Amino acid sequence: MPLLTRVSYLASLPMADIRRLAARCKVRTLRSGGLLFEEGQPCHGLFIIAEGSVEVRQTSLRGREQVFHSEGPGATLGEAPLFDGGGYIASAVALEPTRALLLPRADLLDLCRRRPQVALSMLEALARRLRGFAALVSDLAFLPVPERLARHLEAAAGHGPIAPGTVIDLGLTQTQLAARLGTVRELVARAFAQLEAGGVIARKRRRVVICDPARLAALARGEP
Amino acid sequence: MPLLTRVSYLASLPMADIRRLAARCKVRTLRSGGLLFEEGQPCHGLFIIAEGSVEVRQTSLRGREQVFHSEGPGATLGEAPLFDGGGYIASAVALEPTRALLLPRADLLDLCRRRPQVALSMLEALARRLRGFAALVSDLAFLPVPERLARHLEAAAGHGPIAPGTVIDLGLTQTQLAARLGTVRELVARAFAQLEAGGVIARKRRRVVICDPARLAALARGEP
DNA sequence: GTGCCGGTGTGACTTAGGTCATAGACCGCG
DNA sequence: CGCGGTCTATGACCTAAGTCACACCGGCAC
Repeated sequence: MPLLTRVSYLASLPMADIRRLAARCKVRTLRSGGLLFEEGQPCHGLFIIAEGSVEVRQTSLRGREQVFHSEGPGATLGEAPLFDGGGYIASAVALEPTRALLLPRADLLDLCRRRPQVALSMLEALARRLRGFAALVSDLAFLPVPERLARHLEAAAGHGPIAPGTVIDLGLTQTQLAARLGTVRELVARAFAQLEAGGVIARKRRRVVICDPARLAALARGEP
Repeated sequence: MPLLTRVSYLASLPMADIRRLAARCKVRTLRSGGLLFEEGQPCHGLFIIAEGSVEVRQTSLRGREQVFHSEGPGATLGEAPLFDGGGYIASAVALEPTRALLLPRADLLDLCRRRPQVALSMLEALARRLRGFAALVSDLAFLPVPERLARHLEAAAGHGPIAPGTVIDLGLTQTQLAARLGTVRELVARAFAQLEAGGVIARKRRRVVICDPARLAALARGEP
């Protein structure tokens, strides 16, 4: 089962180890909208996404949702409770039909002890996750909604510089997008309309064309 | 130098190792307001606070500040860039005269390789940090300012249940508090006034008396 | 086709958040 | 004790964010 080699922390392991680990995994299959785990539940291992994609999010008492991050094949979920022993920080729901592996906690901790390189790779993964959260905090604290959308579009278009005319398909409804940006559907619709009116983008349904990458970048930085 | 034994990841090490590490540390001394490191700078090691306290924060282009966390003696700063090799996520400034040690990156990574227990403890520390960030995100996304203040007061009063009449001294100006709550000074003042008017707290300057812990807890949960 | 239904676009309105300005309280210091 | 600076309190105002209501546009099923 070569799926585990796609996981960044395990890539360095010899094949024999990978196979042994794979044999220890349990499989979970979810339909779209299914719950992989829920905020507060105890954590029994590391989830690894095999197919599909998953959104990690919290819901407020008032019913608003905030997405913390979302992950696709090869990515892992729920590392934090694995190491600090607490419950899950948020809930994970499938965005499409999804298959995930659960690598038991004891096996993973044991692996970290026996293979320091794995522990270091996990430290790197947690560090990146932390960066993601920090970026989310500063978006929420500093940027008005239209600029958050601009950042999201930039990120979705890939990292390097963006060619004018680049087309991106977010594959998300405006409601889902709103939960990522920390706002509500209507404001996303208005922010899109505003970007379009300014000639920064054009769009048809969920396909967005970047017309003016420079202005988009300026907005994403929070300038004018 | 027994300071290093106060650091949770190192507590498990034999004294000889601790001493060797201590010998490798550099010392930095800061006056109040001094800068320990700045967002984006490359990271050369792990900072350990010996005395004083430090606030880790970002500043927006519009000049607003958001505090990510703050740390006192025995705590460490800047773990993320240590492991993912990027620059610092935010800037760290001293809130009072502060002395910090810098344990060089190479020594720490080496230690993680040789002592898996250290790596696991660091994973735990990063996991906790992640929880802190997640809590900050949900505060910013879900709670109005007065409720964020209520949460902060609860946290400052310690974790267990709070006795009516408990006095807490935040030791922060309203401006500093505002930067933690992700808002501005005036709103903090108004939120205080509101809590006081509702009989939840009483106060005199920076000393706050919790009069009605139950209502405070309800507010902190975002209820009425 | 007809009719539903999830997703989208917009206008009108309310409210929380933020800005600006000003006055008063407190603190340390000469 | 009085003075200057920092911190706090509060009113008047402005703007972004959020709510509500409703119209419309595509797909898809029957």
